[in-house]
Amino acid sequence: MPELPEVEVVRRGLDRWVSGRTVAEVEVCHPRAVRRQTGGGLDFAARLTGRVLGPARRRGKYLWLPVDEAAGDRRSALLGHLGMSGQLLVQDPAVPDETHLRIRLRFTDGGRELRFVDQRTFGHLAVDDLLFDGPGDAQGLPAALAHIARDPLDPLFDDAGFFTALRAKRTTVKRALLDQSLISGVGNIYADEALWRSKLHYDRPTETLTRPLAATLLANAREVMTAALAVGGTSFDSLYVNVNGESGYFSRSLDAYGREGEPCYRCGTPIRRAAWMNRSSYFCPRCQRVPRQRAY
DNA sequence: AGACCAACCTGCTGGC
DNA sequence: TGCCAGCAGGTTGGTC
Repeated sequence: MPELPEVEVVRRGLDRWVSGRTVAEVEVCHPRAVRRQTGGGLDFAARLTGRVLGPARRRGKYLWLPVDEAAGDRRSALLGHLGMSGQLLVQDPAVPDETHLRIRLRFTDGGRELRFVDQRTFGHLAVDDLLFDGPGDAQGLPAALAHIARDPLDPLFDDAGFFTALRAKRTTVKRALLDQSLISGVGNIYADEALWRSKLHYDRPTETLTRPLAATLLANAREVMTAALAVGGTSFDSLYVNVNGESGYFSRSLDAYGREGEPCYRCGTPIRRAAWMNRSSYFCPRCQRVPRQRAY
């Protein structure tokens, strides 16, 4: 469940069903799922067993739950990224194991267990050190996330700083939107949606973006992700689900992504799909034109 | 230093 | 029916 709205849906589920519970047992079924853990699966399990998981937090597409926060231990957190196909499910222990079950956490209360299920294993879990900015920082940030920018739904996101960095980048606008060190949480779907709403071509050089255009783009990214979050995120199939295995409804509200050959909702021109960086870009060839000042 | 993209995986779909 | 190419919501390490 890849992009910000889908990850936020999962964060809320973890906060409701997992936070406050004590880990009884950790089972790592596939070593690739803990490949970022220095010390491997044994270390991962040792750093969680017997510990209490705190409130679920998120930055961009990353999730984490502080470990033993209530007990005054402010040093580590269970960190997760869902990659392309990862799921975090809160599942009754009686439910048979999923085909791609990678990690299982059992709890001391004997209730529903937490399962990390990931078909392609691009996602991962790890226990990471929490870094604190100073006495005023009550929450901290996992060390591995030092290079991840705040996401646009974060109240502390720096709009002015984003505009400046965007203009300074020697790149094109969709690359910039997907650059998690510039702005996090935006992926291929919401990048295409924000660009469509802004009438911007994905290959437009960032240096040609005026401040009002950049502001419009940012506002549209916020709007489309907020709207998606309100209906549980985007899901085309059962691969992208919340902690209870349920899909969101935003796929029916997409204006560009996945609509190749279908009419643009603004002008009726068929939406086009272009191969782009080993993936796809969906856009309206009439509403979203490459500006003339550069040949592409 | 900064930009780029191949590689990491599994499964599904559509064309031949 | 079978096979194979192409595609999928992301990130990174290595290269230039």
